[in-house]
Amino acid sequence: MSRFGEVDDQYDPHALEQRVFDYWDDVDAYEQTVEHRSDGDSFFFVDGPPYTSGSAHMGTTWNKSLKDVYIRFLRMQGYDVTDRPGYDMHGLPIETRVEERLGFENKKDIEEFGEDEFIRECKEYADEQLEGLQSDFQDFGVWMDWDDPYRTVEPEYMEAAWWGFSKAAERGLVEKGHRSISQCPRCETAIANNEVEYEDVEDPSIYVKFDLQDREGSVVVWTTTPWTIPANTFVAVDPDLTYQGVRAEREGEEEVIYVAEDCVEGVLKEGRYDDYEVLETLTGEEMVGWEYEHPLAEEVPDHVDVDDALQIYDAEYVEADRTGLVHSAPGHGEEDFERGRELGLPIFCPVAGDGVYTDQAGTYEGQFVKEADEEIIADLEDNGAMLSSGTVHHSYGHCWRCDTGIVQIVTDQWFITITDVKDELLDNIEDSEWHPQWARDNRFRDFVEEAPDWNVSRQRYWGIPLPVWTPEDRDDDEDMIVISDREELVERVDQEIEYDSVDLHKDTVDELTITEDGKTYTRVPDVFDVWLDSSVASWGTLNYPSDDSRFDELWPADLILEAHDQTRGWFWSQLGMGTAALGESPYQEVLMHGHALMPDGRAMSKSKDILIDPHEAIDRHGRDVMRLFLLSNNPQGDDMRFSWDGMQTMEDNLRTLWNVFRFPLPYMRLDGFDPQETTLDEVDTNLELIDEWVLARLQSTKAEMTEAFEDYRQDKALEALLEFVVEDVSRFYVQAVRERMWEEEDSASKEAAYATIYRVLRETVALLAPYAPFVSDEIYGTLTGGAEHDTVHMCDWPDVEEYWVDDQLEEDVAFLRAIEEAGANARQQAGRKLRWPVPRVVVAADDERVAEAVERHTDLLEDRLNAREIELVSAENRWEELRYSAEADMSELGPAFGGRAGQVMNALNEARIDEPDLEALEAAVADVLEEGESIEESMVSFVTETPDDIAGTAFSLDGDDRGVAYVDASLTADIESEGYAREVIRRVQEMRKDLDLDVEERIVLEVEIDDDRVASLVEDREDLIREEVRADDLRTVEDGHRKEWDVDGVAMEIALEPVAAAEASD
RNA sequence: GGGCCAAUAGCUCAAUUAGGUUGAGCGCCACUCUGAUAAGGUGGAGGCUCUCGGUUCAAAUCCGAGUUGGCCCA
Repeated sequence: MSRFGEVDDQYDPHALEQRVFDYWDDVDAYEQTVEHRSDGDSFFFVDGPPYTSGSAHMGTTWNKSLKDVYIRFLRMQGYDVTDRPGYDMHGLPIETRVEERLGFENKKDIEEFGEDEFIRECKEYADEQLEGLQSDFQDFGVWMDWDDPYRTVEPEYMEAAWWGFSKAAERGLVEKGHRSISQCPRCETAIANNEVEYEDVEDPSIYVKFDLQDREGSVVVWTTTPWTIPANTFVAVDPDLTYQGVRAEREGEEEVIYVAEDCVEGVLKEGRYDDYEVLETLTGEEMVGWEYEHPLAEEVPDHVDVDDALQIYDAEYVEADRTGLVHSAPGHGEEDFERGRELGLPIFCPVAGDGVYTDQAGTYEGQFVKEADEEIIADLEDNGAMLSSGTVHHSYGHCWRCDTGIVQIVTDQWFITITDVKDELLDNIEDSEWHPQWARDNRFRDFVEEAPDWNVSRQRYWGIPLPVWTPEDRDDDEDMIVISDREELVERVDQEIEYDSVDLHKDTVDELTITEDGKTYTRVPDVFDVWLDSSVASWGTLNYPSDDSRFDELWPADLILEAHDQTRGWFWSQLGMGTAALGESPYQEVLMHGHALMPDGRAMSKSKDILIDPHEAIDRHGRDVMRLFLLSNNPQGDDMRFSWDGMQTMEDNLRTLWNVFRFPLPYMRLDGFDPQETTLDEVDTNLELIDEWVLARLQSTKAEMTEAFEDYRQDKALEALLEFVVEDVSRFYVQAVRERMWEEEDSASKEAAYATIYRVLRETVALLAPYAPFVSDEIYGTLTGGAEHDTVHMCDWPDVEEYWVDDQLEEDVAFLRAIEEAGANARQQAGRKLRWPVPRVVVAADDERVAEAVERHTDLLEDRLNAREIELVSAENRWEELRYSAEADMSELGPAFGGRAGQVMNALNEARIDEPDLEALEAAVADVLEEGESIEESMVSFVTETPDDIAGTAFSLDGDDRGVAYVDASLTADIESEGYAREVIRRVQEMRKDLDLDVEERIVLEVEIDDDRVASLVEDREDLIREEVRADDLRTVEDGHRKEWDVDGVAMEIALEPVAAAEASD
């Protein structure tokens, strides 16, 4: 790009972003930037791998944009940042997609198709999805190492998981166990609790009577899963809860039932009983030990019937809900299972992995459990055990992938027993710093405290195989071999295999055996839970252990950055694995952001088609705008509502920046300004106050941004930058500096302005670069013309330069701007347009600082307020035309007046006095003061009241009133003369524009005004008019552009034509 | 059903991290400026600070209960 070259008139994001993409390609911008920092201190960032199914949605886009902004910022601070993106490519979601694609219904179809073929299909599918995600991320302008992502399906990565698992095994944390798990009967595998999705469904709701053995009557239990009744083993009560036995009557028949006292009415109503009487009241504890008969004893001959079974026991999970008694089947529920084991009861589970009853289920054998509900209900009714049968809407767990209702069963699974290292886990939490901190101390800690052992085995195909071999004669963890990597595998297996050709997927290791000490070991056929894959990312991303060159230097990660759903996901799985394998937390800092919500606050949902597509956002506003919008949201914990208005605002801000940037270019180009020659140091002595001011503001902006960035609040940093660009540079500095740039001759002042705005723009684009990488680079290229780096992203993060820091000047100008604003307000009140001069503006300063500021910048104020004179009334003097009222300070009034403070405040606010002193004020509010009370100086501040003919507006800084600007709007002939002349000038300018005349084009002008007085006033300023509108001649115009105007009731007719045209027609 | 977080102007968010008369930007309306012009300026309307209770002279802020939304878990 050539320095100060022509740029688009309008900010056009699409053309610009395409140009920049091409440019980045041409100069290898990313590669250069990485290389540029290769000697810097290393910063180990680890990318949380998105799952490769579906495309990038707004949440992923926000996540990657956040990662990008921090990576770019860190690079600019000089760090050599690891930026390897990752993809999570194994697991059930992909298997189910592929099954759908191939039209499969269950595991049998897969077995027939062939395991190796199926794995190949899964890999192909995952690769396709990866491509889609990669191209999206690149399209968003995210700079990561796209040529070399870590993929959880590569052997290098898979052995990172093997290695971690083997380390955990070495520490004795790997165990095979009989546990109650959530099983998807379609996928025929255990699924993790966090893979269970709850949905509202209609299920049976049955109240069942269990007949008591040693006494009359029955206990009543309630359940929504009739299919678990065959496995009933005991009934649970709350020992402290009060229960009642009641004799209830229905259609003339009586029976005795036991339920919790609070549930009596509800149960009897449910069973349509007519009447009842209470027989006894007792605690749950008193009921413990009662024996009952299994209601399906005949249908299920194998039901649990040991001595201690079919009794009432106490349990913690009982609530006074429905009946207050809980049907408990250790084979079909985690809590029941735990309690059943404590009680030493058998764990009876007559259901296989596919959800079908086994032969242990008696007459129900061969039926799918959910389908057996109906028959079981019928049988219970026949037995007389059914008190009531209906349906209920409630939420029930479903498989996250195939949406099949889960069943709780007991199976053999492999676990990492993280409960054995719970204390270590809790300690390790302390070693990481979270933003926001509450996420760690409340949410994460609670979760870790509650976390059960981690079931890592899945009975599926597309995953990392468990590296566990067991002896042929037993399949528990007693004598297992855990292989840690490919090298060990090649060495120990019986078969001849090549290191480089072991893919490590199931089809390549299933047949391998190990024979040692005369014993042959075979592989456990399970694959890992997919959460285990990403849990080893902190070393997997380094290809450790196969490549150990950087592990010692980098590990653990300096930063990870994900959304709050990962508290129970990746934040947790990494901590668990890191602790189990290495005894340490694998990350040091966590930035936890929220979710992207719809504009109305709903969650986005792809399946329900409730979403904002990032591609649409880009089509409408461009990448930079989308990123700015996303990054303007608080990244710590809060959710983000997407907003098209917010997007538009960011586009407006960028357009303002674009206008500021292109404004000085033509002048710099014409004057041949060379920023390398004409540096700020060079023009230092010629800098005007406004230049020094904008440079001072630049320093405080940098300081504020750096602080916010280091606090992981890039949104605050962005706010500071945009305020600087829009408020300070665009609305104030550029306005003030324009005339200096229009000067045609060379001048020191103009050079100073060039050097100043150049520095401001040059640093601004560096500050903006992490957020809006495209527009920043284009501006940078135009400003530097190749004299510096090839891309702005190689720049250092701009540091504060003490030399230009000037807090006092910043405050001065803040005062002036406040005064100017108040003056403009007062003008409007007085009904005087800015175009018309006013004879004087009186500034009443409340303190010395304000007075100083006004004295030093009188000219600037005169100019901007279009006042003939600025009159300063200093703090110690009073402007005698004023009256006063008082404003109460409640922080003083409150303690002094207690409950009457509000009353006193109102009286003070209404008081009007001539002199601002306390005596006069006390007299004015005497009627609300009681004996001995007085108004102290600290309680009030006096406020001036505006006199007639003069409009006054108070100005303040940071919320504190600092004085008042009074505009005297009285008219004199001189002022009217200039006012009307300006009215004419403005209209002529507009007509010049109608004709599309060049700025320099000379014209001939004719002005006709009927009102003689106004005509003569305008005539007095003929010279001014001619100069301003470049009129060579004031005379009758024959064929020119002619228009009639009404200027506040005065009719004017104006005509003009270019001199050239006028001469031609003469 | 439980845990965590949030709730302030039409929208997005602030309110100096142990209370003191609620603010900004955007949007809307009116006016205004015009050599950045699909810009700029000024003003206006718009708030029982989600509800109820408590502590206090004083609560958006502290405490308790609830409502709604989000995430996680059951």
